[in-house]
Amino acid sequence: MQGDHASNVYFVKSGLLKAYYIRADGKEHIKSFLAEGSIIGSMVALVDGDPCTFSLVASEATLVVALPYEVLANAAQTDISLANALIGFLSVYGKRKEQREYQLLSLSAEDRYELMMRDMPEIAGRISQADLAAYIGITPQALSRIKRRLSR
Amino acid sequence: MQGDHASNVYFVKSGLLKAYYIRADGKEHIKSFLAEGSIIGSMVALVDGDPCTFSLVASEATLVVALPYEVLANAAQTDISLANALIGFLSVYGKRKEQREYQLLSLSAEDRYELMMRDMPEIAGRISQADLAAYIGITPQALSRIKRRLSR
DNA sequence: GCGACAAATGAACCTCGGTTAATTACGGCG
DNA sequence: CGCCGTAATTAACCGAGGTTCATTTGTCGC
Repeated sequence: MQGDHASNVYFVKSGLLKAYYIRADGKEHIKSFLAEGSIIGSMVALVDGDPCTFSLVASEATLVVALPYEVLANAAQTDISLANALIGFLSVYGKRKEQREYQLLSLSAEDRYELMMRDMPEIAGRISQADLAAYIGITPQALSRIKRRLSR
Repeated sequence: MQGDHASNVYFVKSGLLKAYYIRADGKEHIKSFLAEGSIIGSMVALVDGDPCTFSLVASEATLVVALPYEVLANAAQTDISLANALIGFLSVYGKRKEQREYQLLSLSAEDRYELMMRDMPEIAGRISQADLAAYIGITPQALSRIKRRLSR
């Protein structure tokens, strides 16, 4: 949960997680969806021990493996291959966030919707319109409007 | 430059860089400002060898040290302390991007302006309104309106 | 002090997405 | 089959920010 001093890294074995923020006004925005094979942990919480800025919830029955980041980080101090695996993970994470920043800064909601349907149709099909909208950064109503605009 | 297969990491010794995208329609959006002590490199370009998605330009006379990422990555394969330094850098990078994602998803332009003036006033004072607006994700006119709104 | 150019502001109009509220599918389930 | 709760759609209105263009304010060189 948002606010926790959680410090675990989670490996998603099966199912689907969503990572989301709750804003002061109660609105929910979705950071990302984590399907089978994904790894998730809060950089903010892990790096500085700050309270985590987002929450995780399962959208489907989900099996995860939790590993304290501390264990990982400590082991990486002495194990070179683990350290490099961690570098690989962090690089991919950085790349994903870099792309998302680009999308949020430069694309309209409509563009982001089309991109989502193109790049991750499998996940798009597994979630509700409301979640899809919250991921794109708009309301379900606005998403419905966009779908109508595109269909004709 | 955007589109390059650049693969350097840059250390900013002095001055100020801006990292920005040029969109298809010619608009410019600013990813980040890099002041003294910053490190910058494109995750996308570094990880997969994809063309870089943004450009770098100096806003002030700037001195940088460029290091091919490949050299860094290769050295990290055998040098545990370097690997851990890299892990530290990537973690901080991920954390910054995580925060930016949050801001772009959850805050209004006005909120983002106030946050910028609070969190990085030093940089805000060194750049033009146009660049400040491009960083926040709005036009200079909209920024001017926001400033007026806030001043009364 | 003055001209020239860029930066910043301002005004008028438009569009997209938010807000509120009503309406229409779409399942389970008795 | 009909009932009920949830998800999705639609409509009407509003406001923030974009667009275009004009005006003002700085700033620099002379």
